[in-house]
Formats: sequence, structure tokens, C-alpha cells
Amino acid sequence: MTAIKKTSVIQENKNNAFIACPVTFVMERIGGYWKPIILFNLLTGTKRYSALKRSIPSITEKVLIQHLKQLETDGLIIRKSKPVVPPYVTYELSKQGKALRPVLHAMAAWAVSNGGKQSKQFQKQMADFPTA
Amino acid sequence: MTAIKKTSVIQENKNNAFIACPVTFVMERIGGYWKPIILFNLLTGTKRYSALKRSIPSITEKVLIQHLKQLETDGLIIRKSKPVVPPYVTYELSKQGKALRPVLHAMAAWAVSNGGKQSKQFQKQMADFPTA
DNA sequence: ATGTATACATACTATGGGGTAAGTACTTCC
DNA sequence: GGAAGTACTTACCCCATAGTATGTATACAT
Repeated sequence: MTAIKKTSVIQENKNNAFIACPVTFVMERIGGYWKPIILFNLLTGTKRYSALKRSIPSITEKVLIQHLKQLETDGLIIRKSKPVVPPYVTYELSKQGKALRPVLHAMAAWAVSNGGKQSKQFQKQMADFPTA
Repeated sequence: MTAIKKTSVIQENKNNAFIACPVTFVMERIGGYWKPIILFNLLTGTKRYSALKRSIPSITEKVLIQHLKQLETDGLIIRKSKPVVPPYVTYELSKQGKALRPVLHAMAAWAVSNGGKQSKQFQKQMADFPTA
């Protein structure tokens, strides 16, 4: 019987921080490079899987699905599928997901003010920030 | 004459837009498991290196230093050292770092509302959230 | 002389997030 | 009848981040 590693210090630390720190709690849910981008795209409303994929060309399908599943199990988005022949699946923000808007907005605002050379670029993006 | 644009400029621009995503920009700076915690600890004011270490017992020195350096080069914190014999080094938030307060606060607020079982715990933490 | 405190540095290892590539099932379009 | 679209799945690999362990310089206290 080979001993299986049950304790990973990384996981332990994650857990501790996660329990104690609300910011870490949020990071766990929206952290990584893709999740904020996905959420950002869903702020504008319900979208089909294929539409999301087209909106974010450089993400791979595997990673997109992966994050969508994660976001779904975290209760941030809602998946709806119609049992039709060319599959028809849509994703939309849940109530909790929608509640992230001010968080994302605060981050974007900070980027505009503190983005250095990129500030102007960010400002343009902000113009498209869905406010409702 | 070389062919100039075969690919849709719109798509290209979209792509660039995502590369230049303001939220991603912020994530780059405050992402990871430790950075938000470090920043959180510095929100209460200037601290010595050793004080930080004691505040975050489970972080290793290597990782703490690593992030402090990164935060410093990103202009979020300021390092000050006195050339005395037992070294005396303090870290404090820069102006940009302080500007992160609303971001961290928005995240914490979301955690309180959407933390499920942990909401109460987070609420306690929020009581300690430095508001000034 | 030995230990302690401070603020790091460095070499090595391991975990996991994300990327690459290819496959699947089903149907409509040309 | 072969290509194309749709929403995935699966197997494999890479590398950045984080953890372990140990070393360094200095001065004071015991």
C-alpha cells in the first residue's frame, strides 16, 4: 500500500487563508486570468457558449469550460441548456455573480487611475463597462 | 507589396482589449494567495518586516520577501530601511497601494454578503477593516 | 563562546493551473 | 457524402508559484 499524500501544505495554507480572509475568499472565486474576463463578458447579459468563445478568442475550449463549470459550482453563473440537436447552452450571471459588478468596477477604476502607460487604454475599456 | 490585413481588425482589437483588460491588470498586481493578505495587513499602517511575519504566521520568509519585492517594484508599497545594526526595515502602502482600499473593501463586502456559511466569520473580520 | 534577533538570500523540490492537441455525437448545409 | 457547427471530453505536458531547508552578516546579551 503506497502512502498517498493527503496533506499538501499549499492546500492547507489556502484553506487557512480562505477561512480567515474575505479577500482570499473572493480571489478563490474570481482569481486567475480568465475568470474576471469571463465574468466581464457575462456582465453584458446572457450568452451562448459559442458566443463566449468568440468573445474571448485566445482562451482554449478546455479552459473556458473548466472555468464555466467552476463558476457554476461556485454559484456565480447559471447554465441553461436546451435538449435540441445542435446543442443550445447559455450562461448568465446569478444573483451573486451580478453582485460582483461593484467589485470588478472598483478594480477597473483603480486600473484607470494607476495603470501608468495603460491608463488611457483602460479608460476606453471603461467606457464599455456595463453599468446596468 | 505585402498583404496587410487578412484578419478582422475587430477581432484583433478585441484580442488586444483582453490583453489590456483592466481587471487582469489589477489581478496581476494583487493576485495570488498572499498579496491581498499582505496588503490587508499594511492597510492598518506601516509595519516592520518582523511584525508582518508575525501577523501572517503561515507564510514562509521566502514567499513573504518575494511578494514584498514584487509589490515594491509594482509601486504598491514603500520599503524603508535604517542602516542600524539589528536591521530595521519597514513597509508601508504607497499612494497607489492606499488607493486599493476601496477595491479590497468591495471584495470583502461581497464576501460578507455571499460567503454562505462563512459570512458571519467574514463579518467579524470586516469589523477590523481599517476604514481610514 | 554561544545564543539570539533581524532581514534577508539561495538551492532544490513539488503542486497545480493552464496550454496543446485530438476526439465525440449529432445534424444540417452544400 | 463530406464539411461545418455545437458543446463539450480526455490525455498529456509545461512552467510559474509556492514550500523546504539552510546560510549570511552584525551586534548585543549572557
